[in-house]
Amino acid sequence: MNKKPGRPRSTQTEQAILAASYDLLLENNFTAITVDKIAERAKVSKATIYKWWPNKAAVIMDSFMATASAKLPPPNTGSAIKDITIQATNLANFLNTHEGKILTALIGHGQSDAALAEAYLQRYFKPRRLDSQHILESGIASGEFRTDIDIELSIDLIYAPIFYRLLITREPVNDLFIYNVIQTLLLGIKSPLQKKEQK
Amino acid sequence: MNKKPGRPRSTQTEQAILAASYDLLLENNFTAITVDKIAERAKVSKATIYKWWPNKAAVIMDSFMATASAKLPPPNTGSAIKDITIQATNLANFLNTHEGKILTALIGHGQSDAALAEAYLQRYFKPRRLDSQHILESGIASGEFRTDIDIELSIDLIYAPIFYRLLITREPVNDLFIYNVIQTLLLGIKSPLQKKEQK
Amino acid sequence: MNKKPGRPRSTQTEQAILAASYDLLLENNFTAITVDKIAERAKVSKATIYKWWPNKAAVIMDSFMATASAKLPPPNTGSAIKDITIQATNLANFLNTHEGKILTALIGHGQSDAALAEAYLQRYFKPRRLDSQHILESGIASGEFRTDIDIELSIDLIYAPIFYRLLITREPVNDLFIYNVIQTLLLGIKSPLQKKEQK
Amino acid sequence: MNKKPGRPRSTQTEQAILAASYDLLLENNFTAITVDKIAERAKVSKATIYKWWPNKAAVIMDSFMATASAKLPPPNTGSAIKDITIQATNLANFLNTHEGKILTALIGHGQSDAALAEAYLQRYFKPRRLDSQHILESGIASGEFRTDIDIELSIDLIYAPIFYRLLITREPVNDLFIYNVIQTLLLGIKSPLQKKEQK
DNA sequence: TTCTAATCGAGACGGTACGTCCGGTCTTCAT
DNA sequence: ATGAAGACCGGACGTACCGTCTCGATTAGAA
Repeated sequence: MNKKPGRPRSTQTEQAILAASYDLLLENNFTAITVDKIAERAKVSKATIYKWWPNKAAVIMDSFMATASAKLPPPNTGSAIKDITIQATNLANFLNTHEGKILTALIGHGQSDAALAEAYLQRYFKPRRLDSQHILESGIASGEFRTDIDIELSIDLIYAPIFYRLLITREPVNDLFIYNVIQTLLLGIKSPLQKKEQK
Repeated sequence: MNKKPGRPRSTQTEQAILAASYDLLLENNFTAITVDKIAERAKVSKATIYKWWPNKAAVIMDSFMATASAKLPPPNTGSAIKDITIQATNLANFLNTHEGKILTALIGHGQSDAALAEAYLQRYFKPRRLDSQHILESGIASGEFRTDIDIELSIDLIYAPIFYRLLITREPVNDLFIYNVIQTLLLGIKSPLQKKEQK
Repeated sequence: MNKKPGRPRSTQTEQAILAASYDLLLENNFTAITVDKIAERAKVSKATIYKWWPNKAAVIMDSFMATASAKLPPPNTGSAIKDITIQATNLANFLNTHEGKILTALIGHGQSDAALAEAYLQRYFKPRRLDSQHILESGIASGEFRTDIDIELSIDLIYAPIFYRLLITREPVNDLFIYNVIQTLLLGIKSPLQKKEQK
Repeated sequence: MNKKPGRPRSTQTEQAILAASYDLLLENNFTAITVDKIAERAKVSKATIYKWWPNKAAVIMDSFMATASAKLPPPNTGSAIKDITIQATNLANFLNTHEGKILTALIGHGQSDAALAEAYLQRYFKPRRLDSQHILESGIASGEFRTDIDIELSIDLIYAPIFYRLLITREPVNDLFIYNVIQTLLLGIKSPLQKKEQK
């Protein structure tokens, strides 16, 4: 009933734009992509792109999300420790692919584009953190984790090292690294003797 | 005696360029800085800038390093736990200043400029990680930390959450956060009961 | 009906560019003109200029042609000798103006820019030579000139001295000079006695 | 006695500069030559070049003159007509070589560099015009030419068409063309009937 | 069926920074 | 004093790309 008059938006066009952006994303790095190239490859007018997205980063963001999103179903082995290890490993494996490079490029641009930063935070990180939160909660319930842990903080501690390596030290992030991170985090680094003394 | 022939490079000119870049860095954000503006403010020819630096990012990088570097003397309280906490807090405080924003912008650009990434890694992060390494080593020697910990990994675990918040979740990084990170890391998140079972 | 798609080229913009170039041409010499100045004065983007002209010389060329062209209507006194004298005098007078200086500058640049040289040849010289050709043809028909003369060559002989003086000896080119050139050319320089002997 | 103190100017250096310029002149066109290239090839400092010549054009001018000058000894067949034809043909042949292109390039630059224009006028054209003047004078004396001709003007009429073709129409200048120019000039283009009427 | 209003393709345009180039000057040390 | 080496200034060049704009053509639902 409240259908708008005039020619409706073509979903085909929208898909073509997202697909073209994604193709270019796989071939080139972020800055090498130009809106003209996207338009040309999608056989679409540049004006059409700017009609629906505010700027280049937003298009690329969307194209990344449309494809990279909804990839990893949350694991459920019965063990929270195993589950969180699997989830972190899945993430690491993903980030090691070309698509992972895209995410780091996106994060990079997010440092000088607040809207972009907000976008990937809400659309990419928030959902995944929610999964992790559920895992940690069940781990507390099952007695695998201490009851007094800060869940948000724990999630930070698990995932931060992965991104730290990707974004800053650029050292490899493999399964062993993930395993070590989690093991260290589980046991703590404090000497057992000291722990008793402290209490 | 092996003096090079020809007019020597003017240190004054070099300093003027770095100083001008840094001034602009404090006033504007990264992308708002132009090489022409640097040249104008430094009263220097743009050609001279491009003679010594390959591109804009490199100049800004250098100007940041020349000023921001060698700031925080490594603490030495006698307690490794206190020392590492102080160092992490110092870093966090620095990152909360305008100069800290510059570093995150630099890291952002590093995602699409490998030379830049390598530069801040070698010139900024490596020296600071070395300080942390010494602290952790002394903590092992003094019995504060477990003897079997992986030092590099531990450093990652301490600093990664700070940058994770800055670069991705953009949540505040304050003294309490640092304290919580370190405390959690010291004790571990595993339930004490489970720990025994595991052995 | 076969209208091209897309936004049509703005004639207003084109005119503004040509007008601005021409203004600058009148005020400055060729090399003092910069594309940035043209863009600024025409209130036009530099990119637009480079979209339609390959380089600075081409813009200036066009601006000169658009204004300086189609100036001198071919004379028609009934006498071919008078006509050709008038045409040559008109040209000389034109070349003595500021606009004439522009043409010599253009010719100068044409020596190291073939495209430019071809442009002023086709657009400036060819049409004027055609006028002269008609005059000489009517002079042959009327019995004023010998019937066996080479028209192209004759045109060269009439106009060449004007440009020779302008471009090389830089001696003044006035009405008397034109008159003398044509008179000498009409009568020849050979001694009448010799002419008979030759036959 | 009036020997200056200090290190004397090296003639070897001067020659190297001129030779290097000339080499470059043969390989590239005028604008493609840079002072840096001359300095590099001559194994000479750029400052040394600017110590002895005011600008790039002057160096190239000199290098052209040092080599191209003093080439054509004035002919002396006994016939002034033959002599002037030979001289004009020699010139034309020269101008058709690569070195001729250099002269036209030089003339081109002379349009926006008065010092350069004056230089080639004095050093190149004046001496050659003097030769021509002597030929024409002897032709008058011998009765080959009319006694009332203007010698300067006649020289213009002979040589102008050659340069007109080179600089403007860029049509070939060969022996036949020279022959036709001179023949036409000797006999005049006026109809013989008209000539009588005029008297 | 025609009207109306939004969408779309094509491509011109403004703005702005980039990095390059080159002429000409200046500075240092060596000859 | 002359020269080599080479740093430096000034300033134009031509390119690139973002985001906006102006056309005409298209495509629906509404009248």
